[in-house]
Amino acid sequence: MHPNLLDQLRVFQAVVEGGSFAAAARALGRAVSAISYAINALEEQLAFQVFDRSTYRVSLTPEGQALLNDAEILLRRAERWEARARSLREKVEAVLPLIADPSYPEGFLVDALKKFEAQYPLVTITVRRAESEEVVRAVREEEFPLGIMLLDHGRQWDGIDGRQVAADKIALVAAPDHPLAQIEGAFPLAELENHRQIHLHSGAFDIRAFDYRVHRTDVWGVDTQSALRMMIEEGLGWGFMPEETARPAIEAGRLVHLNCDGIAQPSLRRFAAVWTTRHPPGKAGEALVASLLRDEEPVPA
Amino acid sequence: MHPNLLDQLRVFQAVVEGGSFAAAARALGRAVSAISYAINALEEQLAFQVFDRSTYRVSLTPEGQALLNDAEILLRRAERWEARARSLREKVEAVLPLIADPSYPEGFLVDALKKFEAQYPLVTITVRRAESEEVVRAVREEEFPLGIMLLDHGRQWDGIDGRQVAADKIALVAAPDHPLAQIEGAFPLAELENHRQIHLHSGAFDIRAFDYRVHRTDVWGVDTQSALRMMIEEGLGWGFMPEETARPAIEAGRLVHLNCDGIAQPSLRRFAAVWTTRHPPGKAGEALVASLLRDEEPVPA
DNA sequence: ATGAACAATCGAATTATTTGAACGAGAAAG
DNA sequence: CTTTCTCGTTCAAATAATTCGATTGTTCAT
Repeated sequence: MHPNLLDQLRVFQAVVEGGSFAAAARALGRAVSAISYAINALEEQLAFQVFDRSTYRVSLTPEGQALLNDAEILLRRAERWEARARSLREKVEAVLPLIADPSYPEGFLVDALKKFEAQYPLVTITVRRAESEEVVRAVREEEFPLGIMLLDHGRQWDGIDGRQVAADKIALVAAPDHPLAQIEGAFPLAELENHRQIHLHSGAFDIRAFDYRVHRTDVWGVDTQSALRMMIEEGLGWGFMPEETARPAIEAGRLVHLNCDGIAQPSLRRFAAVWTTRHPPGKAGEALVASLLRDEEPVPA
Repeated sequence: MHPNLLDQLRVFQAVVEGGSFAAAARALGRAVSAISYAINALEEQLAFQVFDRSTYRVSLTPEGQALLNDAEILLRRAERWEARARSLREKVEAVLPLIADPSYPEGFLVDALKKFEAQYPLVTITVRRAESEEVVRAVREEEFPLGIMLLDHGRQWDGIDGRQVAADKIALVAAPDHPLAQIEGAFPLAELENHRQIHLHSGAFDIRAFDYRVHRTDVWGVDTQSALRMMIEEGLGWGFMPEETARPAIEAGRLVHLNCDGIAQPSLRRFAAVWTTRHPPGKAGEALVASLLRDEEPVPA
């Protein structure tokens, strides 16, 4: 009434691979009669034969042949279960939700996930993008075990631990035919406020609260870096953009650097991976943080 | 040493769903101690707890939570195995390879497979297209259990059984600017031979052997109906095409009917599903043949 | 013909699972 | 604060599932 299907299927597979009950018995380290018993029990459940015993060497019946595929699929799933159990035993997370500031370059993220996936193919990653303020909140309240945020001063770090993982240079850019691009020499910071900024944000929050770089109310917001680039290229406004993302467009003549007095050009922006001290990342989280680390660019003090 | 993992997972799932060991015991019709035993055995295998017993109502540990997904996947796979076994018990094929003449309209096939899939979602269909002569051979030699071929006279039917499943009208067409389309009134059959025919065939065989409609050596062959239509539309030659396939193109003015003395216009073409008398189709094969049957169009004697 | 390899079968032994009863602990009701 | 209910664990006994080794009859290769 309670046959061990998985074990029967393992026997089934071993017989098919070995070509005989005896070979399967040797391979599994059991007596031949145990193999015979298991196959008979399987066939009794199925109510039909999977092996044809009329021949000297047992051979698969058409039904057995048809079942072989499904048996292997089920066994592979069972192996996956074992692998998952082993993972959890070693404190590897099964799912790893990540919340990251939208200004963290997508390319960085993709690079990291590619490296990570090679090590932990079983771990399911989900990514949500939200402003750094929201990242801190979500991590602190343990909605997300891991976050990526801008490394700013003046934030509250109680209960939060983290490490800097990347830095990029941020460029002030506009389209070549934008009025700001026509100005000879450097222009004052105030001049920026006479033109529309295109600003990266996630639609859900009040943009004024989250970026000191927003200088005036004439701001258009978009929620992906590709949309930001497109809108600036179309001359709809000026904006800040990661050097790396902007470079191809600048080389292609679709964007230019702006020369503004008040803004160091290009200015440095640093990102940190963060988590709570109470629930530090497990093995997979550690590996992800290690993958996020970009040591190509030297990190200034 | 040989725990019944699937059973343990069923218990695990029942406890999660019921919220308590007692509820699971009631749901599964077993004693509470059996539930306790099963979960303990599972946890011993895993080497960690899946339920937190410190609370009054048992609750999932984070590890248990993580495993729930995988457990359900594995159980669903096991159910699929049961379903497949049930199918085979009722003589439903697991795979159903089909070999069909390339002139059998793709639309007919898609319609049939859509109906079939609703009844037998577990059955894997594979389709190969080959000339009717090859279909007969492959079915006779049991390389394919089921074939679809042109219903012609003069073939050898020993050991082959079958039934007519569809008929379509076949039209003689060319592009509007083709020389044949410029002729006033009907032209003789011989005139066809002065122009190139575009002919549907599967590349592997000598085309002369397989279609009595091939009238001369200036024949270009293509292996899909869409390619045939395109080439005729481009004015590369004349050809035979199913009325239904041709109609939209004729209405759009991209093709015209040709008026030829020697060819009944449009002429009727009939298709049959065939199998060997020795191995008639099983349940799934029968259902597929039934799905192939198109009774919209009256079948003439 | 003969020996080697194979699979089915049987009874005994072993292992896995179930049961019911006894127990202690938390929760809910009085 | 006690009573009562439900809960999960534990234990020993019972049952079911699986394994083993020995025996038998078969087919294959020599």
